[in-house]
Amino acid sequence: MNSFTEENYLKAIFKLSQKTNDGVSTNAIAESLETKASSVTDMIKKLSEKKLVNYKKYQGVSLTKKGKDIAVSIIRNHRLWEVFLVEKLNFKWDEVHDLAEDLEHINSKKLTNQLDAFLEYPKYDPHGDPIPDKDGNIHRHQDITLADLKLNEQGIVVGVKEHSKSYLNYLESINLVLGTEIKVKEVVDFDRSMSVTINKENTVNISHQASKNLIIKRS
Amino acid sequence: MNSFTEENYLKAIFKLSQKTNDGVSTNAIAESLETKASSVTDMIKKLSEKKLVNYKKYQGVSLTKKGKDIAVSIIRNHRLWEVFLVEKLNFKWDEVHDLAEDLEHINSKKLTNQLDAFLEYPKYDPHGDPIPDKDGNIHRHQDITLADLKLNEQGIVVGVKEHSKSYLNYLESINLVLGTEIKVKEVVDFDRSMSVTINKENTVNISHQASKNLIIKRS
DNA sequence: ATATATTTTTAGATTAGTCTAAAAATATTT
DNA sequence: AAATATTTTTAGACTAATCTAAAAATATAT
Ligand SMILES: [Mn+2]
Ligand SMILES: [Mn+2]
Ligand SMILES: [Mn+2]
Ligand SMILES: [Mn+2]
Repeated sequence: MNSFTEENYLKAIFKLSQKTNDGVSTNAIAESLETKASSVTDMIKKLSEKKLVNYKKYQGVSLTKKGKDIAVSIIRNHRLWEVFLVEKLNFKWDEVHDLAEDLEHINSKKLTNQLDAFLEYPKYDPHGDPIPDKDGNIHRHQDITLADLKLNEQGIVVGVKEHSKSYLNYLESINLVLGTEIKVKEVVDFDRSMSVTINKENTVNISHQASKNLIIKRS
Repeated sequence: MNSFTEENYLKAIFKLSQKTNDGVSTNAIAESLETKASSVTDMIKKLSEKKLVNYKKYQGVSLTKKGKDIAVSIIRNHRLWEVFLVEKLNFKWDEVHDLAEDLEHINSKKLTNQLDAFLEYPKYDPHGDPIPDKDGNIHRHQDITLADLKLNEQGIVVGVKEHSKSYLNYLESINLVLGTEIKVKEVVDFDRSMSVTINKENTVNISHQASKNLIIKRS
């Protein structure tokens, strides 16, 4: 039906349109897919032909209902496969993204739904990202990060906003995995770094770069 | 590294070379991949460039060590995924082949080996085909079919030589699944059809077309 | 409001895989 | 051994996705 490439464009447009209110720009898509603006224009025309995106020259692009449904189902696949790899095949959370990038394109409603059932309908993937349900509904959590917490406030780590191997590895090395309880003990005004207590046990120093990418649920 | 297309050619050449002693013909590959002979020639040249096949114009083609290793690893993937789909996701044996055709191209040694472990190192796929081990060794069973059995001989169904949905569905409808014990009660000379007893319970009539595709282990 | 910078689109080329039609090589008949 | 049939290869064209370079549109600065 749609090529891998088309699906990747739809997914990229979906993710970018979460961040802005108006149309997604050609350049933004190009950057996100590591391709050139001219290639993006070509593909947008094709997706527009297929009624998967709304497009007016120079005006940016948005997904149609049809396009959005496809994007969400691919994201559902991606996150379910990540859960599978971590929960069933003993992969670490920093190893699964690239494989899921391939697996997400295996197109079978039955496969996706059986996998979902086999995994017992997980709500979140290994990085805390919400898994769209069968009907495409996504329950996204609040966008509070550790950097938003004030002195002595505390919360639970529920996700990450940055998915690079190096960040995930670093977090694991200081025991900052999903579910960890965290409390702010000190905030340095100068560089916005923090001292935080992890699980009421050890205390570590965290840069602003690191804290602003940790999604927290106040507790 | 190699495209899906290249991998499919390697797999096709591997399977065809099991059946003959000398080189695989261009036409045979074309038929097996449902493409044209001219396309095959083009691809063979490319695979030859990459040292994955041995090729002399007009002489047919054979796999190099490198090409064979790739082919076998794809077959390993294919069969492991089929086991996964049947054993873990409750698919029927006639529903898994097409999905496995896609999944087999997900290229990750770690994924394959972890999947193998998760499935507890299965020796055969849902159609009785042997699963190559980590090192590419394949233990193929004897090539005796039900059609080879004489009157009053008996055996266990261990595989099928034909993988079409219609054939697999038919077998299931008469309870002829893997592991079934089968005994020849009558052979009709005229059309080589047979009467056979299944699991010492019911007796059914089977055409030669059906019996020659059932792989049997004498018992 | 003009000039300058940035973004987006177009024009034209490239690569992988495919196809049809024709030519070349090999195999089969007579 | 020559004629005929079959198989394989080549030549040339097509599509999807990409790129570079240049043109057109839009945004920003003076
Ligand atoms: Mn991911
Ligand atoms: Mn994820
Ligand atoms: Mn199969
Ligand atoms: Mn099989």
